[in-house]
Amino acid sequence: MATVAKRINNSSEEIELRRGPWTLEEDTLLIHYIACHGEGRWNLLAKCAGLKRTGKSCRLRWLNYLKPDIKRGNLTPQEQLLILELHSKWGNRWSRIAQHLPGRTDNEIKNYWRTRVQKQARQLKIESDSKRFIDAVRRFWMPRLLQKMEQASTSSTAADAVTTNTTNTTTVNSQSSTIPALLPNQITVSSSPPQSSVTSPSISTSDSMKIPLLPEISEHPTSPSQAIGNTVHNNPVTNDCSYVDSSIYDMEPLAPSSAMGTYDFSLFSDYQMAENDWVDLWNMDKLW
DNA sequence: AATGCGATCAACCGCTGTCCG
DNA sequence: ACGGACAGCGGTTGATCGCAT
Repeated sequence: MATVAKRINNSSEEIELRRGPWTLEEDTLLIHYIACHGEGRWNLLAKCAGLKRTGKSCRLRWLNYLKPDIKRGNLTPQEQLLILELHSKWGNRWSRIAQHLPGRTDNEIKNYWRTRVQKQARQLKIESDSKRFIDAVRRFWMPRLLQKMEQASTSSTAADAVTTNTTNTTTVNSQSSTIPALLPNQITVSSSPPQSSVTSPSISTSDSMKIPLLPEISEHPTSPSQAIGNTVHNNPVTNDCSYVDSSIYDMEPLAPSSAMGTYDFSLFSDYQMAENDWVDLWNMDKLW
């Protein structure tokens, strides 16, 4: 491993700073120091802990990797859904979004967005911050995530986390997800408040996440264009004629980007891709 | 088995905001 | 009011890994 040394001239003394990947020894030093003295004053901390790193580097290492409550592993469908929803509302406000995903860091969310979501947008030849993409996400990706969530919850041994009642609503208890206020309104996803004490004025932790009960799988849009089109549509892949009622995916009009009521769906008419391309590109299994 | 390539993610960089003297 | 130090944020880079050829 090549650790690059960087000399900085700190007034009277010249300090050699380490860069690159952290060693186990450095991690141990940092963890031990923070356990004894707490976070904050990162430059001072770096010096006092005997770390030849910048305060910035120490802070980043701690917040993104060493902090005890960091959650490792793949993002759950709930978390992905929340990211999609919050990003559509706030844009690239990664730290703000991260505040609503306990245990996840802004860096992780940012990486997820850039590697998965933006890749998807590139493949669809849509700008990832465009109305078109946001709408495609809402109308196609989100329902599929919800479907995944449902599948996961029904196959899970922790079946008590999900209860489906007779009024066609499903309650999903999620520790990790908070409350996307933009979500549609039939499935209720209740959640515990985020561990962070920071609360958003626009997302109440006591609210419920309203999501429409998904149509039967055969009624799912099989492509973004189909979902977006919101019309009776012949699918050359399944060779069936499916209708997707946009009303079941209606969002509460909070973000400007969610103002689909005024959205011109004819914008999608310039999509030049074949339906089976759409299906392939939006294969959720590939996104997992 | 070797190589190329894309995906992923940890870490760095630069900018901005805030605090304090 | 001003300037410096510091923290935090978002964008970018580069190392590594895994898969395809």
